[in-house]
Amino acid sequence: MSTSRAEVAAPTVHDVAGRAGVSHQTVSNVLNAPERVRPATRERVQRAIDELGYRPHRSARNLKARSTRTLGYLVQPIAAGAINAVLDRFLHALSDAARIQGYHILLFTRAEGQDDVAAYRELIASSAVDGFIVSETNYQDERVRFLLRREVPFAVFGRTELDEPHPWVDVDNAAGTRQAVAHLSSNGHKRIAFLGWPEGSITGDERHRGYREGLLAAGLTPHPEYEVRRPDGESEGWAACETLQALTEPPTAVVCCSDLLAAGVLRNAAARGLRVGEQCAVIGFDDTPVAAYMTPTLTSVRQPLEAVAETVIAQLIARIENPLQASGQRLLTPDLVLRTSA
Amino acid sequence: MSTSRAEVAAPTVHDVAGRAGVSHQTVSNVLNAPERVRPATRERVQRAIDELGYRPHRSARNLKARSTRTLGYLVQPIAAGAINAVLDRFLHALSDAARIQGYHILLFTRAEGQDDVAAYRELIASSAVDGFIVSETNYQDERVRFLLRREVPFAVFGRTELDEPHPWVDVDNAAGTRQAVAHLSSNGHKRIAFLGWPEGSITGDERHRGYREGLLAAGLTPHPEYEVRRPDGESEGWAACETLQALTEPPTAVVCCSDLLAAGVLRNAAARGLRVGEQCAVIGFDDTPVAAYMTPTLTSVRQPLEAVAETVIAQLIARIENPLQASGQRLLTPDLVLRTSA
DNA sequence: CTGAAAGCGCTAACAC
DNA sequence: GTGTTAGCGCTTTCAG
Repeated sequence: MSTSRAEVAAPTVHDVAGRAGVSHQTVSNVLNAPERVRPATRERVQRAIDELGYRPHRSARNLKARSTRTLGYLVQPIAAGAINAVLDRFLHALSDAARIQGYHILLFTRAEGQDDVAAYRELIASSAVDGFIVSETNYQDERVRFLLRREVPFAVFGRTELDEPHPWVDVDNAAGTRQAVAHLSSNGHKRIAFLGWPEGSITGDERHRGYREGLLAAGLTPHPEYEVRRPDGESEGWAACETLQALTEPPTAVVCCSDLLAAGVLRNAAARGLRVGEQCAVIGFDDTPVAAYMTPTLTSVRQPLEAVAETVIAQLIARIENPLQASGQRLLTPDLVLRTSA
Repeated sequence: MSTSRAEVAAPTVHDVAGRAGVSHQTVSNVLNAPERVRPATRERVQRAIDELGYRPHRSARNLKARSTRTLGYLVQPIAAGAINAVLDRFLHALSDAARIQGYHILLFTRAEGQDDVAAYRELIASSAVDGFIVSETNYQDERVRFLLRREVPFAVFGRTELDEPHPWVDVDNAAGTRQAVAHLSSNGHKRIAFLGWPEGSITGDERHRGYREGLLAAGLTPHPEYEVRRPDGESEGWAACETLQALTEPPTAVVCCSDLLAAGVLRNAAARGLRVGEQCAVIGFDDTPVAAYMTPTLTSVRQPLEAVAETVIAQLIARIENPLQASGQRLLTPDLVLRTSA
C-alpha cells in the first residue's frame, strides 16, 4: 500500500504540553480529570489547546480506552418499506443524537452473498464499534438473536417476538391509527375504512389493530368489507378505493397504512369528483415529504423519529457503559399532522 | 466514565500466535506480507485465525497505520432537495462501494449553531477519517474551499464553480433532459414544455439547459411560454399544468425537473380527462420509488447513483493513497426509465 | 498537583 | 523465514 498521505500532521499532546510548558500527562489530565489540575495550569493548557486546535487522536484514545464511541448501522438495500420512506430523516436524527453524546454512526452493508449476521460479526471481531442500532426487524430477527447471544450492546428501533428481553424503542403504530379514527369520528364520520398492508408485518398488523380499537372506542362497529389489505403502492390505493366505492354503502373516510396508498385514494377520489376534506376524508401514515404537496394536502400520522433516535441512542449508550443495565422498552406515540384531507 | 463494557475480549495477534505456535509478528506477516511466510506456516496461522475468528483490532491498526479507512459524510438536516429524494439510495451505494475497497462511511452532523466547516474541522483534528465525500454543493461551496485549503482528501458528488480543481463526479443533468426531449420528439411530439425549478441551482439550471439543447437537436423551436420555473412540489406541478393548458396552443408533452412536479402534472391531466401516455406525455426526474406506483406509471430520468458512488469513492481513495493524484472530473449519464407516461 | 513509566494491539525495521 | 524491538498517541497508575 502507498505510504504518502495528505494529512497535515495534527498536533499531539506533546505539542500542547510543549507550548504550555507542562508534561504531556498534565494535558491529558486537563482533558480527562480537570479537577486534578490547578486552575492556572489548566487555563494555560486550555489556551494551548485552543491555539493549536488540538483534539485527541481518536484511534489512540480508542485503543487505550477499548471503546470507539462509534455505533454501527446496517444499511439495507433499497426496498419500498415503512422505514425506507423516512430513512434519511431517521439517519439524520440518529447521527445527531449520537453526536450530542459524543458518538458517531458508522454505516455498513453486507457483501453480496453474505448474510446480515456475517456483516455484524465482522465489525465486532475488529472492535470497530461499541454497539449497534438495529432497525427493520422481523418477528424472529436473527440479527437480534445473534447479538443477544454474543452479548454485544445493541438497541432496536422496532420490535421482535423473541423471548429474551432487549432494549427497543418503537412507535406505537396502533396509537397512530387509533388517533386517526378518533379524529375522523369526532368530525362526524361513521363509515371509516382501513386500507392496509397484507398480514404478516409487525408494523402493518399494529396499524390494523389500532384502527379496530379506534372504531370500538368511538362506538362504531367494524365491518369486514371496510378493511382492505393490499401491498404498498399508489395504484394499490387507487384499486382499493375502487373496491370500497363499489360497496352499497361506501365509507366516507379512509385510514391508510402509508402516504403512498393515501395518494392513490386521493387521486381516485378526485377522478370521481369527490371533494376530499369536505365530502370525505383520507388520512395517510408517515408524513413523508410529499404529503404536504398533495392536493388536497394530506393529513398524516407522523412518527416521532427524532425522539425515537434520541431514545434508542440513549438506551444503547447506557448498555455500552453498563452492560448490566436493564433493557428499556419504550413505545412512543406518533402525532397526527392535520392538513386539509381530513 | 464507567469502565465495565460488554465486549467479550476479542482475540489478538498473541492468541493467534500462541495457537499456531509462532510469534505474533509472523501472524502480522501472514496478514500483511504473506509472501514472506512459508506456505506451511502460513496455513497453520490461517487456520488459527479462522478458528478464533480473529480480525485485526481496528483502532490499533489505525493508530499504527495513521489511517482509519473511514470516510466522513455530513448528513444535512432534512430539506426537500434533489438529493434528499434519493439519499437513502445514495448512502447505501456509498457504503457498499466503500466496503468493497475496505472502507466505511462515518456519518456526522453539525451541532446547532455550528457551521458546516466546524463540523469537518472537528473530525479532521481528531484524525477520525481519512477523507470526505461532499454532496449538495453550491456554486461557491465553503466546505470545498475549506477542504482545499487544508489539503484534506475529499471528492464531491456535484459540482462547484471554484477555480481550483478538485475531484468530482456529477450526473449529466443536461443529458437527462436532452434524452427526455429526444424520446418525446421521436414519438412525434412537437410542442414540448419544460417544468423546472427557479434559476439559481446548479442542478436545475443544467436540466433546463438540456431541455433547450434537446429541442434544438430535434429541430424544434424553443417557446418561452413553454418554460415554467417553479419550486418543487406536487401542487406546483398542478399549477404549472394549469398555466400551460391555458395557452392557445398547449404543449402535448412536459419534461419535469422532479417526480414530484410530474405527479402534479399527472394529476392535473387526469382531472382534465387527458389520457397521459396516449394523448400527451409526461416525464419526471430522479426515478423516485413512487414513480413506478403512479397512474399511469411515470417515465423518469434515473440518476446512476451506484456508479456515482463507486466513482466518487474511487476518486477519494486514490487521493488518500496518493495526494498528488490528479483530480478526476467525471460526468455520468443518466438513463431514461421508460414506463407508460411517455 | 505534577511528572515518570507502562502498555493498549498492531506493524515496520532489522537481526538472527 | 522467523523473532525481537520499538513506537504510533493516548490514558492510567503510581512516585515525587
